[in-house]
Amino acid sequence: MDAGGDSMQVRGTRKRRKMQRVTMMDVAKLAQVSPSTVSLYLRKPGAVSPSAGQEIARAIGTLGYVPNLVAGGLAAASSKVVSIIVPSIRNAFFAETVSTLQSELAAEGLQVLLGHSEYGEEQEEALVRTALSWAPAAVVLTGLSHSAGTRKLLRASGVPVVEMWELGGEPIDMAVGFSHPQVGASAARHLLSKGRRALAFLGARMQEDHRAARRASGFEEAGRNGGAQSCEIINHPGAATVEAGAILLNRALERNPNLNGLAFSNDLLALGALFECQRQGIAIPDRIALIGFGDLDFSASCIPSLTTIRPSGDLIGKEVARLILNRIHDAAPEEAQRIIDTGHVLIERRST
Amino acid sequence: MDAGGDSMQVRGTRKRRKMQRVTMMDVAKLAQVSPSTVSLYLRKPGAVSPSAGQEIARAIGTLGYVPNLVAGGLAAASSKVVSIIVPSIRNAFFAETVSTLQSELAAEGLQVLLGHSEYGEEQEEALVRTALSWAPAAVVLTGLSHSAGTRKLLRASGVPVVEMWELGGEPIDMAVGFSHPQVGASAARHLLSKGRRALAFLGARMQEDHRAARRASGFEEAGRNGGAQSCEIINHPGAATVEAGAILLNRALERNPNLNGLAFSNDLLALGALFECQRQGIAIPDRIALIGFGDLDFSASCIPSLTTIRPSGDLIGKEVARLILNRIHDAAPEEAQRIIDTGHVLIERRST
DNA sequence: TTGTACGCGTTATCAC
DNA sequence: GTGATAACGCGTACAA
Repeated sequence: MDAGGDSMQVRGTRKRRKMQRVTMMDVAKLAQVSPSTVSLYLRKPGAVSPSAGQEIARAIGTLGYVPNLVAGGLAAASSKVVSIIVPSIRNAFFAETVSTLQSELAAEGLQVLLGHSEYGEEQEEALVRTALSWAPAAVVLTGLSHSAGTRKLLRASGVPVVEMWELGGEPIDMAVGFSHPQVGASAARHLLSKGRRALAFLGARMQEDHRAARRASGFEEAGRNGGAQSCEIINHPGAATVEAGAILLNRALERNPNLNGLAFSNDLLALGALFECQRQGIAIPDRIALIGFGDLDFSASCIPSLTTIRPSGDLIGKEVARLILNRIHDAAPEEAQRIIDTGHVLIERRST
Repeated sequence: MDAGGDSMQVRGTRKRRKMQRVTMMDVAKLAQVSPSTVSLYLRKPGAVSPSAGQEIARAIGTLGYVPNLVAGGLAAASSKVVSIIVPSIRNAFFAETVSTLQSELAAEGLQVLLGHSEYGEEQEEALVRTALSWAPAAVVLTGLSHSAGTRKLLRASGVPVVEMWELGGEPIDMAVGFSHPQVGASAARHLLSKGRRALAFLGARMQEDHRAARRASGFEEAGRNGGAQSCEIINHPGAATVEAGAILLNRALERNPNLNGLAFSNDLLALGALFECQRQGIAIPDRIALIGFGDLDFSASCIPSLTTIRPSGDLIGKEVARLILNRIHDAAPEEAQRIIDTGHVLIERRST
């Protein structure tokens, strides 16, 4: 027993050598069957005779056999990886989605290959290129804005593609998300319904974050159409942080001291504004009303609690997984559900 | 020529077929060289004649060739993936580390395979098992506590392993992180130095999060040794959220209304306590001093700003990447740097 | 139900 | 510097 226990003396071998030594062949030998039977058993345990199955299972156990997915992927021309590309995993939205997605996929034996585009289309294209070199079972992208090259690469590959976190355009293949202009409009209408007329949308990194920019547009349009006296958009070029929230608040009030209704592209910004108001003694919501986006962890607990819009990154992850799995087990042959709207929910709290 | 170009009529094929059609062979043909030369060029461009290199580069361009890493991994017996296993990507600490790590590795052509252990050792073992089936270039684990099976699997594989976010034990292979008991002790000493004597450590999920538990132990020991009148540990079994922070604060004050120095296992908890104090009119730091852990985004901006300890998830990511890359390019033959202490920094702010 | 034979696209070792 | 050639470990017709 315990074959393969190298006796610590053999340490000499210069090159690091992989000891993926136990192959399917070894299992087959020990179980007294052919490799293909083992392979079959691994993929469809039911399709093999119970007795053989027993033997194989035992052999796998005693040998500690771990299938080589690389070899499997090569032979099957499609590996058990799903490549997920998000702007940044530091962003709580995407962290949530990726987390859920990872769990759902892992349950089906799929691994997650992660990449960060940092909101850059060229970066994304490069990531897609290397992603495809893994012959992935699927590719998940964030948003609908991609370089022509990305789209072409993906289309040509024939790999299932899901674009998430945005709806409102023609997806490459499948899409799960919601309309950002509608989110912006919801925010505007809510502020208007509270009697606010001097509005502004404060966002971060909107020159790159197209989805935030679209929320801003939706906000502006709904604001103007809904009777707002003023309704401007202010962008902070840096990342969406609490600190940026304070900066944005000050900039906005400088430009228009009468502002009384503020929407933010992200709860972090709203929290920063909240703190800054507290610091300056600006009453919320009496003097100014705030509405965020994301329903992050702290939004329900801060003081005053933050009215916000929940996009449900969780649900998005679940639905993306569902689409992928459907496609893989090609349960849906030709025209399956390709676009899923996960909607958004406005959660009213004390800050408005 | 162009053998194998199915003429689009063949669409009937039921199974989704991968169109990874352009192979190295195609490139070789077009460039009038042998596949080996192409392979060589791809790996060491310098080792091939300039003229041939030109041709190959051109061919790759016109054909849009994308190397098949699966095949490469099989042939080389080691794929260009690094498997990273963290408790949860939702945790900002790990999100930061993974993000940095991803960037650093991507720059060297390494992909990141992500897994969540959810603080479970069996889960982790399962993840390690599948990770190994990819013949990864390296495996990155969180913490030093793993099942015996995990350790055995990893040791037997011969794959480089880095354990991160914790020091203070014998790593499987390499380790990058810091001592958690020391962090706890720093927090205790800081509170003591501010004249606080009735201390408590409030943590979440410490039955599973061993690192948090170790911070608690370090805190308790330093507290008692440093002359604290009382020094207890309170655990919230759920996740570390802002909401849990409020719950913990209340529970702590119930048990001992005289508490005047509180340390938290996570800034989110501290923020929750901050809000709860504000709600109840408890003065910070006059009545009670708070110190967190993590230096999260909001910690500098909240009111009062939060004294905290920064572990630098960023730096951890960078160092992990460095160790891995060193090992891969086996720049360091036998006894290289195996353990790196990234330390921790106490950042004093207004909450103490 | 089980086994045989071939191929997946690349790397690595040699000769040349 | 370059090019045959043999693995790499497994899927998958196809035959038995």
